[in-house]
Amino acid sequence: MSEIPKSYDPQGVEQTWYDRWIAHGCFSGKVDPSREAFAVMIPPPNVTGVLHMGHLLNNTLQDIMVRRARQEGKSALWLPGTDHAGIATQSRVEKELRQKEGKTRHDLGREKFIQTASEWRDKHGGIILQQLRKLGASCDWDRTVHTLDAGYSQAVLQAFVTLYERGYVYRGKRMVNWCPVSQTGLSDEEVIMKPSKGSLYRMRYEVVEQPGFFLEISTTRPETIPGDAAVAVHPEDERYRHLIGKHVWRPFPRAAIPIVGDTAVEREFGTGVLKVTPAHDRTDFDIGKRHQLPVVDVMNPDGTMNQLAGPLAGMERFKARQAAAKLLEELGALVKTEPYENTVGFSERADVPIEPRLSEQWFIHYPKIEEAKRAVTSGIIRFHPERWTKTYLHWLENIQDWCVSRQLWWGHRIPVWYRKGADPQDAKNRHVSLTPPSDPENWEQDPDVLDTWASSWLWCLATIGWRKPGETTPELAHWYPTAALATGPDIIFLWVARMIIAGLELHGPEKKTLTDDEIRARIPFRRVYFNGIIRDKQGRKMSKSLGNSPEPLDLIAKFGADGLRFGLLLIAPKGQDILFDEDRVAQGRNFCNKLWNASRFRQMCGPMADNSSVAAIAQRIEASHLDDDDFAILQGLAELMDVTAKSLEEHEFTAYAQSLYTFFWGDFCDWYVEASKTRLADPQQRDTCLAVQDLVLRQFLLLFHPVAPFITEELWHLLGYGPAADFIQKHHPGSGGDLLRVLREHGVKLIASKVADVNSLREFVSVVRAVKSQANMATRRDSVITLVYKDAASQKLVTANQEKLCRLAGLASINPAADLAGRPGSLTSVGTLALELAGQVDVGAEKIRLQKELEKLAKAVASGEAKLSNEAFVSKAPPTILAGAKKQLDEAKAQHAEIARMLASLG
RNA sequence: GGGGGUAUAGCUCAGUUGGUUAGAGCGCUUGAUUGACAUUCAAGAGGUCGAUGGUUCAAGUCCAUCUACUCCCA
Repeated sequence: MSEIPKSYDPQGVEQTWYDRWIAHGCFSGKVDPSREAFAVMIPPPNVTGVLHMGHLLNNTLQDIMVRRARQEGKSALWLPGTDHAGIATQSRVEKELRQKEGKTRHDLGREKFIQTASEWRDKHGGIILQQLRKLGASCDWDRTVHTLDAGYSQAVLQAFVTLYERGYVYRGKRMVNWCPVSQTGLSDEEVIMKPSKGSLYRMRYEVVEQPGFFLEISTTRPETIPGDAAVAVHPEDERYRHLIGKHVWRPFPRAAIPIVGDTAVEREFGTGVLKVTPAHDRTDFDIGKRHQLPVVDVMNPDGTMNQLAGPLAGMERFKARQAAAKLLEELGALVKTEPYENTVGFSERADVPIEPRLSEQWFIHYPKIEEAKRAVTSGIIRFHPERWTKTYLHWLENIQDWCVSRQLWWGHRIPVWYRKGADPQDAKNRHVSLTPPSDPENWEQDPDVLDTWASSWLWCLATIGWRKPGETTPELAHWYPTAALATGPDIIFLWVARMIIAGLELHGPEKKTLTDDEIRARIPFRRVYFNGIIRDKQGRKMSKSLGNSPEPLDLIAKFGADGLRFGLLLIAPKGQDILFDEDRVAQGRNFCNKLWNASRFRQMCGPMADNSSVAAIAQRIEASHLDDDDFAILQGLAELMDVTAKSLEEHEFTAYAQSLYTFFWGDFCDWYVEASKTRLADPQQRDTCLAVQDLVLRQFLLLFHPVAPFITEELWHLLGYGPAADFIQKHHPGSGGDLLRVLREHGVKLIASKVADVNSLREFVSVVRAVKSQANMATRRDSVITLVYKDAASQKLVTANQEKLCRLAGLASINPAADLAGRPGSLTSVGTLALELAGQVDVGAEKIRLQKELEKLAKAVASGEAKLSNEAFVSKAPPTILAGAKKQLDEAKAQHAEIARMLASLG
């Protein structure tokens, strides 16, 4: 084992170990039925994407779970991959095509375009997977999957065909969310509702049957007037009901359209009269169906107005809106225009308002809704934090059929062929299969592709070999259902819920309903951890346009991967959004440095001895040389082992990070190591003390390893815990009980009460330091205090630890006395103390301080007495609480008396 | 309109089934540097736990109402 360098160089350490881990296949998942399976599937990032802040936290969490599982000896797999991101990728490739060659995809043709896109993906895609390596992600890279891989694609198409055969897939002419930029339909989940400023136009239409009588109508979209098929009023609206059945003149193109009565009309909105445009609004479409109104589509797929729009033909939709308003004005039909804000749906990808548009699309009617609910409500799948189950259930209760066809070329082409020249609505004229019809010349394949989510909803299945229901592979049999999924709550509907549904329906033979046991076998994962969204310091979402997102790789370079990972974990409140601040993440780097230096200190303190196992270290402990601090730190270590195990099991990652931090920095470095400096000078005690340090460091490295893999692996070897050919990931930290048992076997029996004793000593040192600081003597190493012991036990405790107490508090000596001889003193749990050299003490200020303390104690005494004289409390409170209250009162009383005495003696 | 979430120190947050005198990190003030670490150490100031009411021997914690901010869905 070599000497530990003065400063920790994360970059060198990280690269070295990552390469070595890969070279030794440390991350390879192996199917081994003799061990418990533990699989995590990465939420596949968009193949065009790069690492952003959200990925850091999300992947750190997955890495923690997987690395811990490896330590626990499980057959662990973390499978990486990417999705093909239909719209995003196609848009990017088209943009490049336009810029470089001035061509559109139609110029290239479908086949050539897909080839170009594939080449682009192979060249520019998947950068993010390279970047994840810098974070230390322990993925099994040999198993990387992309949603357009041949095998995966086969699974996607098979899922579609199976669902079609089972009656869950249908084709229909429906209102869909149309994106005029991408020129494709979108699912409801891909539409973002945003408030937008516009105008509300109030128009007047003359009633055909009553010339000179006008109806006033409000609309935000006058450009759709040419598509109006009627106006509607509420059938019970006294103002208008008599007009139902009559007609109004539509201003342009001028035509008489009927006035219909429909309960969908909101009487309170505007004038209470609604223009009905069945082709361009969902509600209007429904009204139109109820009243058999014609559907007049006045728009082209690209958002320009078509010939049916009359005077607006050829205009872009927003220009047409202005033009329509102007036209109304010229016709004298415009009453007024007022500013108006309403919510408008925007395309998630293209960020333009979507158009409700009637078109032929494929839909999936979700199967297994009840089972999907039951999987979560019955706890077969557990959500962390649990409250997301409400959001999940709410969505399932209001679920709508899923529009899965996309008018794109980049993706899985829908495996449906239509007989040429025949009615496609008739199932007889369709061929739905993974293979084309035998007489292809008579058929035409559907030009559309599937929604990307209709491929990634099979992620947990198809990544490990699922190709059709009922068939399995060794991987699928071993790792499915996967152990856990870590993702953001923003894709709970898009992805999480759909994966659950896919698993329930497709993993196994067709079944109408499922039992709990069947659900248990079919779900894609047992736990879902929803991590918070990382925002900037001001709570804004990180975005390119705001430029408020730091570059993750720069952060890794700055803080080290371990420091960044731990820092993020420390500041991530469970399930809440995270306000990112570099200064706060620095805590993680500082902690790694602390660990590094504590290890370095250990190495400088004395020669390394046999550190090869807990037993080997315990062997080095001479029980008779153990002191109070040894007992306390080992007790604390045992507790830490249990607490962290529980936190990880419960997915309480922040609690896990916090307990590591507090124990190591506060209990071990600030107290134990400082206190041990005295003992290390004593050759008699040194070996035992170093053995305890070695034990704490060893166990701590194991516990810390999942979150900080690099530095722990490095120190593991530098401190000689394992041979060079070995890796820390093979070692289980074990439970606190395991540790205590090994210690007992080597003659070390811990005494629980020592923890309280050491806490008393720590408080004592704190008080002395405070007193000295107040007397401006903080730096003096030769102060002398007088101490009036509280009792014999306190005297014994202080005497036993005298040397180190003096060192830690900067004292030359502690003089026991029967009283303080009129000097102002301070209370501690071991007695009352006063600094000698009272001449330097400001008696006036001390009296004020003591007076304050006296008041506080008087309050405590009063409230304690009130509590204990309360009959109800005494009779109802549990004995431990009662005893505690009594003890507390006694202490308060004693302290009160002590301070009163001091004050009296001060005069 | 429907459903969540949050409100605790100047800031960001802990506080698991109610139970002693509510904690941490950062920031701030003061002091410390020849031997692990200034990415450090020590001390200090700073909180009527959003408001009101209720349950209870006991409420930051449970219940109700309200207020403010925020997210999702329509």
